[in-house]
Amino acid sequence: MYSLIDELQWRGMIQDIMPGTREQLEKEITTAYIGFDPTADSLHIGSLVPIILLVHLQKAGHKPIALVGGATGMVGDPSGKSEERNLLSEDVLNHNVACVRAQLEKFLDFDPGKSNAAEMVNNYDWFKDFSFLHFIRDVGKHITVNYMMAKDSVKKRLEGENGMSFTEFTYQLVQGYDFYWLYQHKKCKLQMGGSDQWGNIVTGTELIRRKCGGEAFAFTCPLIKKADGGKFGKTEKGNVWLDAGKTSPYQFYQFWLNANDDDAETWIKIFTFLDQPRINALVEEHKQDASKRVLQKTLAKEVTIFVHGEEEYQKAIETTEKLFASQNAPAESLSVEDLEAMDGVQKIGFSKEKIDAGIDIVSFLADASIFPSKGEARKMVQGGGVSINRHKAEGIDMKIDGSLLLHGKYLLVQKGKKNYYLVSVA
RNA sequence: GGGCAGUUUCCAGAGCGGCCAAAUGGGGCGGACUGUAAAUCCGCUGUCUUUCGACUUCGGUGGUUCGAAUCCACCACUGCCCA
Repeated sequence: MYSLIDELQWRGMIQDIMPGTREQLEKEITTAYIGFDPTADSLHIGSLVPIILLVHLQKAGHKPIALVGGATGMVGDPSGKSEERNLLSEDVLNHNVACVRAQLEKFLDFDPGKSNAAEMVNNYDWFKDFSFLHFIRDVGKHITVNYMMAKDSVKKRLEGENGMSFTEFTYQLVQGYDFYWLYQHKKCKLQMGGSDQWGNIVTGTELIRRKCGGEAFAFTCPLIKKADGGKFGKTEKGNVWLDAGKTSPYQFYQFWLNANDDDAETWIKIFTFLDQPRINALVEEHKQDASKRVLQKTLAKEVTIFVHGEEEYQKAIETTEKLFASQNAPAESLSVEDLEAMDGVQKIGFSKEKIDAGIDIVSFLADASIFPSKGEARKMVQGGGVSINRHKAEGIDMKIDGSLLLHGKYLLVQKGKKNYYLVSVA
């Protein structure tokens, strides 16, 4: 059994750690948990970090518990939020819980034959019959308001302009009780999470100490940021989801491939399971010739395979090569099969009559709903942001007609550099 | 309960009663350069529209005015101070 803490430390995945955590992990097979918020019906790549933490934990021989926050999701975590959150309806929440559960199952080993088989729990199960009165007597009595108010997540909101509802104020107690419950029922002695969870986690260990004199441990992982300070995990299309239906494997692959050099070096340690010598070698190789982007390619490959599997990765690579590797190759060189097989590209149907009759580019782009309006299409064409069949549209006077069709049927339209649309005419 | 300050376009934050779709910065989007990077530079950034222009915005509701984000009244919310 190797040291989980050492492993995570060199990867830069440990921010705060409670004293004694390392010793606990070395002493015995330890059960540990991380909570996942059912705020959407899919996890996004932000949740990938906690998932990976659990995988590392299990690899190191310990037992992971993934907690889905059916109860906490009803309250709303104030951590890192400057404003009160809107409550989700119960229907939405139930749906989200089910989806998140299904996703988590893909990443951990639940084989009951193993002594450290992963487990999945939903905190709604122990909160649904817990009455308010019982809660404030059994739990609330052990923690002072002074203690709760000292938390950063609370302090910020008290100092801020938007205030904070009693509901969100209570959140840390609810989450704290989760830890206590798991400690009691599952011998769970360790909680992990993002560093924004530190306050909530500590409330849990505190509750365990005061309520039953137990000792529990915790560590957190730094929140992932981009080197330029931007938000991690966002693209122009919004969140990068783990659900292939929301973010195609191609787009997913592209997200990682587009990491800048600094981020790629940080992220490859966090998001892949490659060992230290291998990563060091890659970093070295990258420094020799950064333009090959060895780091980005390896990062994108590993993460895409981890989330979507080998097959989807191959497809993403193929599409990528067709679209980018031969930038200068004429679009005419792409075969019908090439065009049809590119799954990361949005496919659009368009009327043959209109093309045959000839149509100005602006109307075409708007009609094909590549742009929401003619005004926007025009702006973008004038700004040089649109290409047809890899040739930049020169102006708004350009006409689209049958002579431009590839294989008499297709138009490859680019909006900006990286957004491709395949318009097929019928 | 009393006094004061505020509420502006995604955010922050300007805004003489007409020249305000509203300064500036950030963010976003595009372009050039590059490595499908970073940094830098340039353009766009309320909606629709080929130009003209049309339409909807400045907490809410009414009012004064030829004309209001800008003045008045009331309402709502927020912050600060006194009780």
